Amino acid sequence: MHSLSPPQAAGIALTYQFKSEMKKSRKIANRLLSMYEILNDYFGDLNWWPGESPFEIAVGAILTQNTNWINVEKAITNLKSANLLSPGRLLKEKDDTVSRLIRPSGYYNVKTRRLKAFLGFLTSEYGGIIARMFEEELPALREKLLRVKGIGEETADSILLYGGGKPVFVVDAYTRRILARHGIIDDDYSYGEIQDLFMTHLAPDITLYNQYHALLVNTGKQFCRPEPRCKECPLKEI
DNA sequence: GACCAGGCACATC
DNA sequence: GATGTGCATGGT
Repeated sequence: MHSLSPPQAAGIALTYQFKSEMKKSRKIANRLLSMYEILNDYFGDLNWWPGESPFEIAVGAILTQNTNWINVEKAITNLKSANLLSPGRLLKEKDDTVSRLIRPSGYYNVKTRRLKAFLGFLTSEYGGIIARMFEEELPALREKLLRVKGIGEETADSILLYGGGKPVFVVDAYTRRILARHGIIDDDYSYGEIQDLFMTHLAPDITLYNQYHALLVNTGKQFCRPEPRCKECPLKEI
């Protein structure tokens, strides 16, 4: 048996490393898919986002920041009752009035500023017509949304996926917690790293992304709580 | 009454 | 660039 030259040895080492990476990647893909199947069987179709129009979804995405959805619904109902669920009218309304109406969703002063910032952007860039905003290509629009004060990654992605039907995976606190508890990610993974995990291992399918995020939120609410209820959780076996 | 909820920007080190 | 802090209501 003859010995290998250093380049040959390095080549073999790289091949092993590559194969090992591929194996790891397939394992993650399989885990993400089996999680999806289990949760999908358990919860069924969830038909997210609970909003009647792309504009209402965008407003909801801002109002739900760090806030229970029940409270957001109250705020949206108030805006509807005041006939303000329209970009033009909401932008023109006094801050005090908007704050009063969205009060149930918490952080109402901050969120009024954030809503107005988004509305200003929507108006100046797209004449206040949200359908026109969604005509933009995904990466460019995401960048623009992220430049609006008050719109971070999760809010931008929620607007893009649920409002615009764009293929982006939405990562939230529940996603992070569930994946961390199942050892799929470490605690220090960034938003982008977690999003990449889903987007490189799953097909870029809007329906899949929509349903998967909704499933994770439901799982988080019911089982993967700060005080976990693993015994009852459909994911307990994996 | 404490804890939690479908984040984000900003100050400080 | 990591870490801490303010923003606030309503449900459990």
